[in-house]
Amino acid sequence: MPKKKLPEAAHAGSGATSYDVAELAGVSQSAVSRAFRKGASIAPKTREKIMRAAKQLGYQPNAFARGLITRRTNLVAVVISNLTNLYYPEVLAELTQRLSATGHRVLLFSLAAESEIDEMLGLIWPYRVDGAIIAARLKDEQIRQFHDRGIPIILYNRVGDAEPAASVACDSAAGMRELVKHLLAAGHRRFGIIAGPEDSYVGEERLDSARRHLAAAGIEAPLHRGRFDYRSGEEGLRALMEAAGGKLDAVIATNDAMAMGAIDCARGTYDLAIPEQLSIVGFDGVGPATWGGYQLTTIRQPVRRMAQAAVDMLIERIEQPGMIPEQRLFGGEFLPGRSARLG
Amino acid sequence: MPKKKLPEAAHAGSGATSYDVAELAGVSQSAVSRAFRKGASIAPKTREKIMRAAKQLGYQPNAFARGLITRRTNLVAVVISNLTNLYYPEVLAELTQRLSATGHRVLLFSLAAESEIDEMLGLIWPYRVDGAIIAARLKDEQIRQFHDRGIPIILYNRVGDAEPAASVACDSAAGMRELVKHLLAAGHRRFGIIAGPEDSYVGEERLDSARRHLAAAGIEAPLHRGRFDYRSGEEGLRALMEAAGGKLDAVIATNDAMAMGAIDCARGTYDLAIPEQLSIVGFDGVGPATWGGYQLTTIRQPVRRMAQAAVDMLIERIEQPGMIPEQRLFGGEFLPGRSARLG
DNA sequence: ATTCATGTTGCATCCGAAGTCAAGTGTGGC
DNA sequence: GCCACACTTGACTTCGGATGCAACATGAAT
Repeated sequence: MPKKKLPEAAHAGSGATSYDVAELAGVSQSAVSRAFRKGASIAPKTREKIMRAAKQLGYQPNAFARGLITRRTNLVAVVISNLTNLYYPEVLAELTQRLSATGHRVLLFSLAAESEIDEMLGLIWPYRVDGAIIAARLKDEQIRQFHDRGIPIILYNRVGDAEPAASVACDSAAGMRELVKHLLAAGHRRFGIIAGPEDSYVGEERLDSARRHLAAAGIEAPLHRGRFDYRSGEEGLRALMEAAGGKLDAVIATNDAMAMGAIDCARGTYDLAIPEQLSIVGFDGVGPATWGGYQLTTIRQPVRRMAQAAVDMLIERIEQPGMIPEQRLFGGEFLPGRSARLG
Repeated sequence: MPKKKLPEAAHAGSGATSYDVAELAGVSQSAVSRAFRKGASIAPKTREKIMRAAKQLGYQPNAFARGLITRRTNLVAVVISNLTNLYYPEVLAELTQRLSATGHRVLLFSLAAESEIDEMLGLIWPYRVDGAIIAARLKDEQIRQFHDRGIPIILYNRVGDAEPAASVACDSAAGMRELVKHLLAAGHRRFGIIAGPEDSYVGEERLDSARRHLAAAGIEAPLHRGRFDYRSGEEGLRALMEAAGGKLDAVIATNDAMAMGAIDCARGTYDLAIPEQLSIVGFDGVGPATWGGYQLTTIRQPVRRMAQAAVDMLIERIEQPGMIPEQRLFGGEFLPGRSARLG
């Protein structure tokens, strides 16, 4: 029984331990521990007495001591590659809400560059997280590391290449097909595409789908590579206009931020009326997409449902290890908006 | 020496402990511990041998065991009230970058409502965070709780009422004075104000400053209370237009999101040319504020410098407890933009 | 060769809560 | 009044790494 420091009774605060509470309540440390574990064998009266003492001392069980022995930390690592992107804050907000509601804490990691992932994993391991939700590109080798350590993960809008991993994603191909279908039906023929960097999984899926469905109609579209941000949308539109000699019917951007950049550039630099003279579509359905100035024609990802699913799947796998990796694909919602002339 | 399970050598992964590494390297557990503590008394050759064994087993020191004994968790709680706000993701991104760079992990808490703070504090205490950065409104009582537990905190764009607390903030009053000064100098006389909820500290500072400087010019402006989001900016403009019978020269919104909503509403609903027929200013300097469609006249908060300062101050206080609370005030940068007619 | 300082190493202990187990309490049935 | 049984309780050990301390090694100084 360590008791070097006087109890300094009633001084709520700093370092109250279960021993301090036990002493004040006149019980053993074990009793205090049991009082805080729901369903433990303890008399209601004793628990009450202990809780009173605990409140008086401002005692809260030390999660580190608890985690050490129970091997459950209640920590979930959330890895997000690019927080300044408009899309991820919405995801993060949902995830933290859902995780908090189920008694988990969020250990947040964000990356300045995808190459930092290995470093970052080294920062995760010591904390023995119960699980991880990852919205960044993981190599098979990295997925395997989680697997070897017995840490369940959910990939968010990503999938494992060869290594199987549970994932939640929005059906990019289907969404893009829908967009292209509408654009073709409305008579657009001269297309331009603004895509993201090649290392983005969903980005390439959207791009592939767009090209495939355009090709099916005998159309080939010039491509500009951007960075998924607003500025590269502006640059993209400029590049496409030059490449096409100004003869464009529609521009497909593989996310909303670039679409919005393209819209502003089309209006500001080329004085084009959107959608009368040029249709522009995006993908994601972020908040600003519905703003009056844009009213983007886009596919809205069901972020809430996706986040909910990610959390549910993760918790299942934490409670019951060894579940088979499962890919859950969500359909996006077509938002007609007003940035594209529709059939 | 616990050794129930065979070393299962070379199987990198799950539960390697310092004892496993010690055995493989042929040294004591203490040696392993020392190998991982920089500056510890250990021979370079021994360390190298240990590191090789550690790598082979995929060993990483258990942060929970370490935190238990050292009383340093390397965790920093970051509390953000409203993640879907455009401003906070930028702050969060900066904070996580800076904190990671200094060897700290971010334990993220976000609130759906300010009233949840008490609950949330109960979730923080068990993790014995080394410090906290808080962008939410704390009551004096809550600040005192951190203080009692010896956890340094930095308030971000907030200040303690009576209880002193270290803080980092952007000078709202000065920024707003600048905006009003420019608007007055350009001849605007009929003003409207769109403010946030009354429970926002910086919001009220901006509002007070605006009113005070307008009053000094003999001007009183109608007020609409919004929620700091885009939609309430639209609502605000509509309300002000009705209240003023359409006779407005300038609208001051106390943040950018509302200003952008107001701009789109002015253009879309009232067909007004911005800034020729109506000037609209915001506050914050978020990313979208500089987008072509808005080019907001606003005050840009030096987010990077503020985040850097918050992290620096926090770490100082972690390393050296008992420092005097210090308020650091940053000046914003006036962005002329094109949403206001300037003198 | 002896002494001493400096540098390394292992042993034992500690951090704080949780769980095992055996002892203790109380109740009801007989 | 005695016994069986369910319920409570406390002593002790455990989780995994850090650290004070004493033991030991090495080389330099004498």
